[in-house]
Amino acid sequence: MFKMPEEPDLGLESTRTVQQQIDTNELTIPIVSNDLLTASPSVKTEENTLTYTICTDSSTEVPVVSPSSGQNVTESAAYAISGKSIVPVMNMASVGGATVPVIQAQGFPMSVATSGSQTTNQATVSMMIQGVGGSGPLTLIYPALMAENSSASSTNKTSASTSMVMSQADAMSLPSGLITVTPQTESMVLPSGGDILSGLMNQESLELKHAPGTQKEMIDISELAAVTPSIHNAITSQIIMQIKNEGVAQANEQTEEKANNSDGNVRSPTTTTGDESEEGMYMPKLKRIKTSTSLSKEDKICRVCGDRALGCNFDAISCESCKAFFRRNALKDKQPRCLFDSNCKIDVNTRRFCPFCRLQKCFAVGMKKELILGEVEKKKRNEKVRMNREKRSSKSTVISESPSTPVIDTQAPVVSSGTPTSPTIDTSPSPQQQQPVSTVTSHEVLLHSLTSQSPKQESILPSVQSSSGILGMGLTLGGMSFAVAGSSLPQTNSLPSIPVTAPDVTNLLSLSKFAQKNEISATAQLDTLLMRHLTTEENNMLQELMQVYDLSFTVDLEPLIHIKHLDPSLNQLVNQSSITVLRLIKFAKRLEEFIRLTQQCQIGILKGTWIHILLLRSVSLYDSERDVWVTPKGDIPTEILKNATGFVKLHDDHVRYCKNIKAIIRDDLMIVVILLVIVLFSPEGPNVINRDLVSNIQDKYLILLKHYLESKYTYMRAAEMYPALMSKLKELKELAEIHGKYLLDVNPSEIEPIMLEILDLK
DNA sequence: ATGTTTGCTTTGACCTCG
DNA sequence: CCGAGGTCAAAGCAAACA
Ligand SMILES: [Zn+2]
Ligand SMILES: [Zn+2]
Repeated sequence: MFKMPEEPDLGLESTRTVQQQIDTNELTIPIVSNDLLTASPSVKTEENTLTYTICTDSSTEVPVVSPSSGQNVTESAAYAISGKSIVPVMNMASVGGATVPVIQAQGFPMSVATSGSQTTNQATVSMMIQGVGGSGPLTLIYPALMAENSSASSTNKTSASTSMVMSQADAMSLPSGLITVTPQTESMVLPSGGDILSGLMNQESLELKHAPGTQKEMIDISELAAVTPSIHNAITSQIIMQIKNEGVAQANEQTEEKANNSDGNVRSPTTTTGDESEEGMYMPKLKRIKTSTSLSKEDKICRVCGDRALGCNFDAISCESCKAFFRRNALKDKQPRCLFDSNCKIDVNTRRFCPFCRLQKCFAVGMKKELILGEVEKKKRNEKVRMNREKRSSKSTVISESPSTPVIDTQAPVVSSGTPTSPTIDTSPSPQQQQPVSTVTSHEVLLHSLTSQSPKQESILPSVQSSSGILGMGLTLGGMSFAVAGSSLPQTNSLPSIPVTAPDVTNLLSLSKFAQKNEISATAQLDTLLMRHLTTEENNMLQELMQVYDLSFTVDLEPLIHIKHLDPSLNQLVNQSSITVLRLIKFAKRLEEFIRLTQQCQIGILKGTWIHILLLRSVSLYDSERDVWVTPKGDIPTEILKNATGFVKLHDDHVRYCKNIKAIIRDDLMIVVILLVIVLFSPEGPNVINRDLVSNIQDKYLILLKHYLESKYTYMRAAEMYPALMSKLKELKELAEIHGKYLLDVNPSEIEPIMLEILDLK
């Protein structure tokens, strides 16, 4: 089990080392870094085995202990652990208490940056190591930790109540030094080992980010970038071959999908518990180990992290922790970005390490933030609870207090759940000054919103349902959705989150990037041939775009402020759109390229494209299967909306457009977002000053779109999709023009200032 | 320069409620 | 039961301390 490394060390050259020779059989992973960390783990591959070799300089001790059982290394080395807790696979290094990112390229060359201030002798690096036959987490502890230290800290309470708290101190007692872990391939394909395999294609690109406070230099990325793809491909294909040879089934999380509902058909009827224990094997659980207590129910599995789930939370099967996590974070405006490629693997062990990706995954599996109660509801609820409690306590203390007294509710009569709500303002956080949109009077609203920096901006936006599409959606959705929903729609809510699972059936290759990367299947190899690999930069751009979009357009539950319910006049609709326009501005302002434009130019492109953008965005709200607009408050059949607004033809055209485009993009929101940006940077608008510049930016996104399509849908499909989308953009122009014509009829006196501004009315 | 303490934030197992 | 929200001690971090 423990072997001394065949190759001594390389450690000392703590410089910007870069991968030397690319040999699939002997890969070295240099960990380059500052003074503190100097270790060079390497992955060595042999037939059917994966060997992890950690090379360090003389002073470094690297305890890598038995994986699975915590004893037998060969059994599942992929789960390298430190101490007795299996340190999660993650791309984070903890140095002296400070967490720093581990820069890595495709899981190979990597370096660790330590934060400048925190220099200590204590560093733990956990990483994913990949090689032929599998991949797995590996943790380096450098140098040896002080036993007293950690034990002391963990002593206080934990230990007593929990079954096991193995601090790293324990690692000390284990043999340290250079150790080679040699797992057997087959162990890696066991169902329980799905994780290993799934981690394979994981780290795709490298990212360079200076750790906060770090002034150390990093490796030269360009060099790495050049090297890694080949390594990756080579390894990948070998892995695939091996998998095939072994006749392995791809055991993955995907499996669970089917498993959960059907029943525990799985292979473990016998071992309900055994199952658990096996899992526990790589469940670090530094904390309370109780987790999987009872065997009870057909354990549902958290779609986010794979932990045991009790039921549905926010519309997705999820565990308690993910539920709490989602509740606490989904509505936050800001979430620290992912330090890597925004595709961190999220499982029960790693879920804590990247909140961004965790949240992303929450959404990906269908959790809906709309289901989080709003401030108002919460308050009401708390109030009730409090009163009930009081009552109860008094009852108990005073004993008898006679009968019930149900009478609590003070509250208003109809608090219907839907709460379309209305009036009120709400609440919301803080006492901010509720600045209704309308109060802003200056003409320069537009300008103002472009300039203002204050976060207040946010509060100005009456959070509306995201719906507000273009001119209400094409002059419709926005206001209407509200009105209609408010009235009495069947509230088709709750449809099973089909979207999440369905798409795959149609197109194997259209798996989400997420799934794609975490899944090893026979098609994986094919994919690498047929699909483009996005560069890190591209990945980052996409990620950022999506985030910006989320931040800007997504909605909260708060009620619309001033919209009279029925009778959607044109003016009403236009006003409704103002909210979305404000969001659009918010969105644009978060785009670096946009901000760099002159203000005049900014206003120019906004004025020229806002209708297009609102229209285009509405595509994401359209559900072609059911022909409804999906809004947080429920679905609205397009027919209803159409008739309600009276703009029949207009609406029909719009719906048709959405339907068509949806046929191309399916549920890929990313495409919509890229298109939005492309449209935003349209150089042909009337008031655009620097057309060349704008055009260049647009080109950049056009390319990004193409690459994105190629990376996600194969070159072949991209070749069809891209042109199709381009033609849709052309149609969009026409559609927007028609909508624009209607706008000429608005009565300026009743229009929100922002809209007057953007419509060039006064 | 290091090991300790202290204080604040996040997690997550449990619990209350309707 | 389910599934919202709330609770609170443990775990993590980072800065203040010694
Ligand atoms: Zn979970
Ligand atoms: Zn991440």
